[in-house]
Amino acid sequence: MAQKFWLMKSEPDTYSIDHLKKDQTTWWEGVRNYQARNYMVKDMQVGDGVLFYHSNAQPPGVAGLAFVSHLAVADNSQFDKKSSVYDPKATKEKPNWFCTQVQFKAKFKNLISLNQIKVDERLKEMIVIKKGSRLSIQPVQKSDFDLICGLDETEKKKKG
DNA sequence: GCCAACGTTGGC
DNA sequence: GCCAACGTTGGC
Repeated sequence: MAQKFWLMKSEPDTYSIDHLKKDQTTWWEGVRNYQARNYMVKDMQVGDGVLFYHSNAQPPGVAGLAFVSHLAVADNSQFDKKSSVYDPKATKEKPNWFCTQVQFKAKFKNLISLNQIKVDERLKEMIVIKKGSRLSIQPVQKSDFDLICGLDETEKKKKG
C-alpha cells in the first residue's frame, strides 16, 4: 500500500516534539474523536509520514517529523478510571478507542507556523488552515508534506 | 480569558 | 430524526 501522510496535533505543554525526541516512540493515546480514530484504525500504515503539530502553542505550527511505527491497538487510557479520557462504556472485550504508535524522525530547526502555512498560496488546501477545523488527526497531501519539509531545509540554508 | 466552530448527548 | 443544550478545541 502506498505511503500516506498525516498531520497530528499535540499540545506541547502536554506532549511536545521534544518529549517524542526523548521517548523516540509513543502510543498516540487520548484521541476521543471518531473521525480521527477512524483514520488511525482504517487508513494508517506503518511507515506513513507524520507532521507533528503543536496546538494551543505560541505560535502554533508544525514542530517536526515523525512516522507511524505500529498499527492501531486498543488505547489503554480508555480503561483507566483516573484518566481524564476514561470511557465508562468501553470494555477490554469491546474497546471503543484505538491508537497507533508514532516514532520520532526530526525536530525542525524552525517551527513552521500556522501563519506561515496560511499565507503560502501553495498550501491553501491543507485542512489545518480551514476555518473551524478541530480535527486532531488529518490526512495531508504528499506535495504539502514535501513542501513543508522543504521549508525547514530552506531555513537551515538561510542560517548558513 | 474570550469565543467561534464543532461534535455529542438526550429529550421529544 | 430533529435540534437545543452542553462540552471541547484551539486560535487569538
